[in-house]
Amino acid sequence: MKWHSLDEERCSVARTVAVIGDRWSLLILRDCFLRVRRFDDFQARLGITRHLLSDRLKKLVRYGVLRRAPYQERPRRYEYILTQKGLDLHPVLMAVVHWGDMHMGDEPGRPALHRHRQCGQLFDPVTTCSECGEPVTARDVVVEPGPGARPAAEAG
Amino acid sequence: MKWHSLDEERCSVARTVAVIGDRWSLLILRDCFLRVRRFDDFQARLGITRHLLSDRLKKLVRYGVLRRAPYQERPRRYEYILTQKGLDLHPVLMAVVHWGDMHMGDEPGRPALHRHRQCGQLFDPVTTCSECGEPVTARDVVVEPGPGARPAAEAG
DNA sequence: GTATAAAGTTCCTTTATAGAACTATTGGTC
DNA sequence: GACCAATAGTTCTATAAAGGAACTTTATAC
Repeated sequence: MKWHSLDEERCSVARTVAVIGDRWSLLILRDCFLRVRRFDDFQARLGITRHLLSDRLKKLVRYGVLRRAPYQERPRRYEYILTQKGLDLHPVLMAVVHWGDMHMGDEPGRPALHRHRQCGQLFDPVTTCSECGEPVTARDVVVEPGPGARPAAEAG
Repeated sequence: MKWHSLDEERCSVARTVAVIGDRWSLLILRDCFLRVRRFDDFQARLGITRHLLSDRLKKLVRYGVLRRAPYQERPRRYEYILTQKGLDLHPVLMAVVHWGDMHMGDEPGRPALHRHRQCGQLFDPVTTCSECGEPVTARDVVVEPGPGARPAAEAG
């Protein structure tokens, strides 16, 4: 399996990895959720090379996760803003942050906390079942082939 | 920021990216959740080179996500099994699959479906607030610096 | 002794990333 | 009008990582 054909795999993990499965894309998206929008701000915060940042932003725009919007004329300059498709990656980021908090933490404690606007509390994300509302863990789930599955036991 | 020092960043996204932020690790973990355990099975299903598979499995074992357990003597052979730390990545995988289903899908439909053992229904993962139980989206969350944050506005 | 199986390792080529310098466009300063 | 700053990139070269194929090791079956 080559990198460039990952988004054609019959697996939703592979298709998502095509978008976010590299060293930088998730970190760029983290900053997007923190309202960073401009090239030099991304570059300074992340320490990514300008070349790669340019490349990754183009990729994220191509996949419709970010959009490139002009924020001034003369000289015309652009900033990068999350689309709805990008905003929908929020559960992925929340799950990633929570796992990092639980399993990759160190002495000083969590780097960031999340407050729920509606209830006002600091919270952790809990993955629940859309049908019954109960929390879901790995052992609670049975994976079945869907309509887009490959013929045999290669499902993903 | 260099790749090898990513797990020392004061950011839970960066620390998690150090573990799963490459082309292959998430795909290997997907197969782990589908109960694939052996070297040649991973290799055949993923099409990853044996060299890289060996490397990634070592990395995942080193980070405590998988453990290497002997399944036979003479010749002594090992399989790779999710630890609790690895099982705790399930919400990340579920969020990744769901995003792929929603935004990277194609004609034939979803490659895989998930059934909740407890309620028996096919379901989608919903990220909810641990405090009030309500669903959480990007716009509902305020990020605040935690005890392990850097001095200024560099939080993540 | 020949073949098969599983789990890697080794070697070489191709591709991606790191790091630094350079370009383009405009506004402001001396 | 020459020079500097700000912003958003592009270009160049060296190094690191990934891809691809063959080889090694340990043991059983024929």
